[in-house]
Amino acid sequence: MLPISKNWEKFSHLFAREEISAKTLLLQEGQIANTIFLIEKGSLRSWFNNDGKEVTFQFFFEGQGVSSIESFITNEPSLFNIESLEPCVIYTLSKKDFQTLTAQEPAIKEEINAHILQRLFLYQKLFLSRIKDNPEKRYKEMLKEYPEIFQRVPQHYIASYLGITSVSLSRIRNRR
Amino acid sequence: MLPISKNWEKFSHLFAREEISAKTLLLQEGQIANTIFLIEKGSLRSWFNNDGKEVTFQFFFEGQGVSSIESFITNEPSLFNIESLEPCVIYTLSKKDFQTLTAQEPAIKEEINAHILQRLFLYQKLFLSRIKDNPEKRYKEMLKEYPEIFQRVPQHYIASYLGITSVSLSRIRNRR
DNA sequence: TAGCGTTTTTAACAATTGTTATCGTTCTAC
DNA sequence: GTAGAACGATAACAATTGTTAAAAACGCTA
Repeated sequence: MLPISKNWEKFSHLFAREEISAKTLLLQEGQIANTIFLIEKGSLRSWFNNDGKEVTFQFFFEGQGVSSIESFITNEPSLFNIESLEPCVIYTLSKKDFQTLTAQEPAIKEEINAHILQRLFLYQKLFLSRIKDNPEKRYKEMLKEYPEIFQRVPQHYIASYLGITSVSLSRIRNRR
Repeated sequence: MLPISKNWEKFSHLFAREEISAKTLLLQEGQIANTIFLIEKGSLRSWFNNDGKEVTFQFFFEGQGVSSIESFITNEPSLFNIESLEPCVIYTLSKKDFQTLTAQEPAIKEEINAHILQRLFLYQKLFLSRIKDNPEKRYKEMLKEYPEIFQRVPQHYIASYLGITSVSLSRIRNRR
C-alpha cells in the first residue's frame, strides 16, 4: 500500500481515472512497471506464475496505492502480475509524471522510500509466519486479522496466498 | 551481514576482541541489542523460541557483522537470540561507540541503512521461497547455493531453518 | 581411549496436505 | 435468461511431513 497523503493531492491532475472490469491485467510479470495505480473502488491482487501454477501473494483494496514498486524504481522487470479481482475504478500515474512529481515534491520521494520499507517489513512478517505457523494456523490468523478479505476474495486465491490448495483450504474451513 | 568496509577500519580501536566458546548466547530474545558483533573466526546463528521450539532463521560466518539491527536501531526488544555455533573470535562494538562512530562518519550510517534494506530483501527472498518451494526443493536450493553451510552447521539447525524437523531433513537427504 | 552428550538415522504410526475427479452452485457475458 | 466459465465442497487415494522412540554414529574431553 502506498500511503496516499496530502502531498499527493496537489498533483491530482496528473492522475487519469479509469474503469476496468474484473480480471484485467494491469501489469504483467516480466514487464517493467511504468505506472502507479490508486484504487478508488474495487480490489486487486498480485501474483506470479510458479511452474504453471498461479501464486497469489497480496491483496489490495480501496484507498491503497499499488505498483511493482521495485520494478518501477529500478527499471527491472516485474516479478509479478497485478490484476483486478472485481470491477474497479482506479487512478493511474505514469512514471514520467511521477518523476515530475517527485522532483517538485521531495516529501513524496521520502514517502516512497518509507513505502518500500513497509513492503519489506511485510515480507519479514509473512516469512516469519510461514516459519512458525502451519497452514491451519495461518488461516485462522488471517480470518481474525482480515475477515473482510474473505467476504470479497474468491477462496482459491486465498488458498494460494496461504500456500495451500483450494481443496485443503476447504477442508480446513470445514474442520469442525 | 553488515558490510564491513574501509569506513570502519579507522575505528578499529573501538572494537573489543573476544574469544567465546560454542553455544554462547550473545543476545537474548527480549533484550535490547546494544552491541554489534564482527566475526573473525567461527559462526553464529539467530533463532527464536516458538512455543517451546527453537526456530533458527539465519547463519553467520567469518567477515560478517551481526546484530539484531532492528533492535539496535529502534531500542525495541530483540525478536531473536544470537548464539555461537562454534568457538569464535569476535569483535564487539558498543552502541555508545557506534554512535560516536556514526556521528563522525555519515558514510557508516548509509551503510547501516543499506544493510537494513539488504536484510529485508533477504526476508522477501526467503518468503517467496517458502511460498514457491516445498521443503525438499528448498533443501536442494540451499545445498546448491550454500554447500559450505552443510559442512559446518549441525543438521538439525538447518532443518529448523528449512522449516522442517530434523527427522524429515534426514529423510529428504537419504531419498535416493 | 573410554565415556558421555550431541547429532543423525531409522522405524512405525498419525496427521496433514496434495492430486485428481466429480458434482452442485454461483457468477458472468452475451 | 441462458450457456459456459468459475467456484466451492467432497471423496478417494497418494505423498509428504510430523511425532515419538530407539539405536547408531560422531565428537569432545577427562
